[in-house]
Amino acid sequence: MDVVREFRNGALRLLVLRHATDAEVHGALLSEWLAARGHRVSPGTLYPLLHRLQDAGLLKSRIEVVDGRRVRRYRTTKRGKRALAECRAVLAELAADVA
Amino acid sequence: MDVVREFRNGALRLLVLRHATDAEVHGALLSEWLAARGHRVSPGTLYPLLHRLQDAGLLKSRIEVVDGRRVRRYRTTKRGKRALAECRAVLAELAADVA
DNA sequence: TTCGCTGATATCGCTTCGCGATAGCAAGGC
DNA sequence: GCCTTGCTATCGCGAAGCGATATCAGCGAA
Repeated sequence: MDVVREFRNGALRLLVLRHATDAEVHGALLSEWLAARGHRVSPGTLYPLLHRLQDAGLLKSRIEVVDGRRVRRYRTTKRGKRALAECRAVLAELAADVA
Repeated sequence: MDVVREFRNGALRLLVLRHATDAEVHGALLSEWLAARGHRVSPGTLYPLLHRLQDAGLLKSRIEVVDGRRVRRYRTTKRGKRALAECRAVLAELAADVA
């Protein structure tokens, strides 16, 4: 029961959607980006999350070949942006409530 | 995969710790308080959560009798307050990152 | 006093999620 | 061919979510 970790985990969805709105991200870079913000996340958490977000229609992806290596690039969909907006609202309320 | 719900869920811990810092809360009232803030949570989620938070030493509880009914009142421990402070810091970073 | 009623708490059962470890996979260098 | 390297995917087990259901203690009414 690591409360901070679990809170971070919920926030992960938000950060992924946020980041994939501006750029076409791929898993490994995303992992570094998150780690730089203090969110260390294992591949066993990140990839299933990406798949679930895609299944839910919040992300879309395509395979791209970069330097011969195949990477799966994700981008936030319109639906994903709506979810993000909703999360931002919840975040604002939350900040007010725990202040 | 309801992203908003899952984000709320992580936030739940924070709100519980926050609320139990100011007052000695009990499950049912807490449930109403959360619902009023848009966090509808079933007893099957809330009670196990309270137990886990107590097991982790973030909450302490005692049975009290009110109008003949026994209620379990929770209060945030010192350790719980530290966890809360840490979560607040994460929350602030998060707000900055998704802005 | 026995029978529900009510509000509070607890638990069950199934599903989903987290996540470390491990495997797969394609291109380049040897 | 066969390592190595860098991404991506999966496995397996433990933990958590949560609707439904059970338990529990006083209360009032018949």
